[in-house]
Amino acid sequence: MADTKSKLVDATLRVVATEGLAGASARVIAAAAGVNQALVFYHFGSIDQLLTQACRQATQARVALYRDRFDAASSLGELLAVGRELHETERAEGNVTVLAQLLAGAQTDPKLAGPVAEALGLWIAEIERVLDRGLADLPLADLFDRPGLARLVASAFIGLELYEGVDEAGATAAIDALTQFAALTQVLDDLGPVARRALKAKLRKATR
Amino acid sequence: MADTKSKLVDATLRVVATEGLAGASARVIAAAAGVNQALVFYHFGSIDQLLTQACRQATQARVALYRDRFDAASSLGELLAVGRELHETERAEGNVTVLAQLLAGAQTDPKLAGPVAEALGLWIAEIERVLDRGLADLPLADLFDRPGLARLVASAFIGLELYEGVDEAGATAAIDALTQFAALTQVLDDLGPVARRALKAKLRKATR
DNA sequence: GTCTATACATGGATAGAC
DNA sequence: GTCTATCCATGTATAGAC
Repeated sequence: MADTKSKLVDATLRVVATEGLAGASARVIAAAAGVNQALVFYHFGSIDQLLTQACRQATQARVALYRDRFDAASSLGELLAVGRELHETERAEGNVTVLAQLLAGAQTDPKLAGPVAEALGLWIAEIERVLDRGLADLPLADLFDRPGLARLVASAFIGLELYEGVDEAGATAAIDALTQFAALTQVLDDLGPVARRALKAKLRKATR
Repeated sequence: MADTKSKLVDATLRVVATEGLAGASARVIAAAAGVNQALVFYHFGSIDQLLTQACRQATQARVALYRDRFDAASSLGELLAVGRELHETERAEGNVTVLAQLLAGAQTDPKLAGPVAEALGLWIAEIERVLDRGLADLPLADLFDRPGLARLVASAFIGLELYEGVDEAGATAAIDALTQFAALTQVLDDLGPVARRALKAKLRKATR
């Protein structure tokens, strides 16, 4: 598995994470991989394709690595706990950083847009599964559109990752605030059946 | 006000919004401004300084433009409504897009990090003011750390803006889910004093 | 598959005439 | 303040030897 192609993919992830998309040139990546610059084009055709391939592979690997923990989470609170853990690991490993960089690049590069949306979709699918299990018996269940909420969580996650890059203390405060939502849903979950029904009725009324 | 410096600043915002940070070279910007390329360096010293200057100016202008509407909002629900409006306007005008691009670039460029954090801080300050007014009398008041929540909202906003660039339908669903939070806070706000006290006690218990 | 060498475009930045 | 001209680094990509 330490052949040239995978060396290039690994190097790409390292370079994008540390130097950003702007610093991810064929020469820099090849140097980081310890291989010849021309091999980028021989094996991948273009930088774009190397970037998207690396992004796809890395995301698949990370999602698979976290699948167990996602499966173990069965409430919004536990989902947020997994998110916190994922956030710290990814900060060190730098894989969500790669996704964020490519997402920014994809805004103006149609060649990146599709693959990046796909990679994001892998994360979103995991989040959606957790929400489907965890929210089903909450009074909020039919208030929230699960697909939308999953996309919101994923977007916020990316935004937080980027914000942390320019204000670490601020991002920590933001994540703490996010975690406080968990307490709220836990409380709503612990309501007795009467209070629960009353809240549910009020919610129904408020949303139309 | 249509002198060379402001022509360059305006062109910079246009170019970053449409071509991304990667496409924002001195030559491209100067061409968009209709001025000579060498004037970028004469007036601003470097591209970085032009970028940060343009970002600062644009953000100040946009925040000032929205100050009235932020002031009019006095609940999380109304804040979200302003956010929706801001989101649609900014998509067309492209000023939050500029902030997102620079934020991504700032991850690996220390020269951008400070100014971008500052610009984001302007938005965060506005959000914080709304939260201070709107959350004060909610049962959630002392559950949420306002500075943290403001930063969370700002980060999520940036993340959504980026996500919309690769999946417009998905982003719309995410924003709808976000708006549903407004209904929840409204309901909590409408609770009677008894239910309110009970919920508050439960929350207090759950967070320690 | 891998290397060297190279073509060719674009980038930041400066010198010096006007 | 503005222009032309230019230096030099870096970028993508390819041709052709090994």
